[in-house]
Amino acid sequence: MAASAVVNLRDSIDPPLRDVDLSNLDFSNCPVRDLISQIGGKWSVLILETLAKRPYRFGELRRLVPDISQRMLTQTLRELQRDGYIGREVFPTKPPSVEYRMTDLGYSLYQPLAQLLNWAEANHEAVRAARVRFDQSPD
Amino acid sequence: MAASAVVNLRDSIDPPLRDVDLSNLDFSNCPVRDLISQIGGKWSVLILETLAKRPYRFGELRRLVPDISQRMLTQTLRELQRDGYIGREVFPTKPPSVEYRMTDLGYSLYQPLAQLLNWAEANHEAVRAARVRFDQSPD
DNA sequence: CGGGATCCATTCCGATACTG
DNA sequence: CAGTATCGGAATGGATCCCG
Repeated sequence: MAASAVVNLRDSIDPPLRDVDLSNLDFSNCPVRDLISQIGGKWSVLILETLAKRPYRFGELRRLVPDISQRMLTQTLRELQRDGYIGREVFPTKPPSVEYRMTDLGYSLYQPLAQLLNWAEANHEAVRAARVRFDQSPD
Repeated sequence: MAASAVVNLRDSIDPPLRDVDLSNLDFSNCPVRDLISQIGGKWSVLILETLAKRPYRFGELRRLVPDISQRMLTQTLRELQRDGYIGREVFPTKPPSVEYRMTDLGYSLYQPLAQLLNWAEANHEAVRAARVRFDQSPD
């Protein structure tokens, strides 16, 4: 009775969102960790959000994403390009200009990602409140 | 003409999923980075997935999540508890037992998170293929 | 059983300087 | 303009030992 009440909240979600067999998780090939660890980087999500609006050049991205260093912008762009989320095009102008834009794969990733980001914005006050409570009295 | 064609793919998504003013992003209080950097950790998502199914005790989690060290399991659980995603209950049995379970806030996070994880599973082959192409000839 | 404390290797990331 | 190269500090995470 108490044990069944425990899972009521979860069971009320129908159908189950995911049913993962943890014993079968191959970590050398775990897509979930693969993707999350990539966008878990400090700048990936910010770049994806920016390029989801429209294509930008390197220097524009640098100005739009505050406080990012040239090194990290280059590195993050390369990783996102390698995973196929963004494309890179060089225009042979007098000083060369390079434009980055989201690919179809990138947009398809951005759909569920944006939902998660919306959740973050909607609930960050609740999270901050939870932290204050925890820091005051760790139950 | 060419410039408008550039944004067609993005503009075909209607309405825009997010419209973020990057110049207004306060990084000391950025909910997006706050949340993503947290679940971007090596084990957070795996713990959340496990506890989304039902509550588990410490030792059970340790067996279910392969290769996690005792230290990281403790640390990850504390962080998730601090953010209000999971709860912790101690049962004063002969050797004490501790049960962890997802909170309402945790479940509400898990909805959009699960969508992202489903995307990862559905598209990880495409990402792996993109990496092979990139590593063979970095365009 | 469920942790805490400590030590250590690796990784991440920022600052700076240099280049076609 | 759009990078590359190098350095060093900070953060992350694993291994091990101890404890009520």
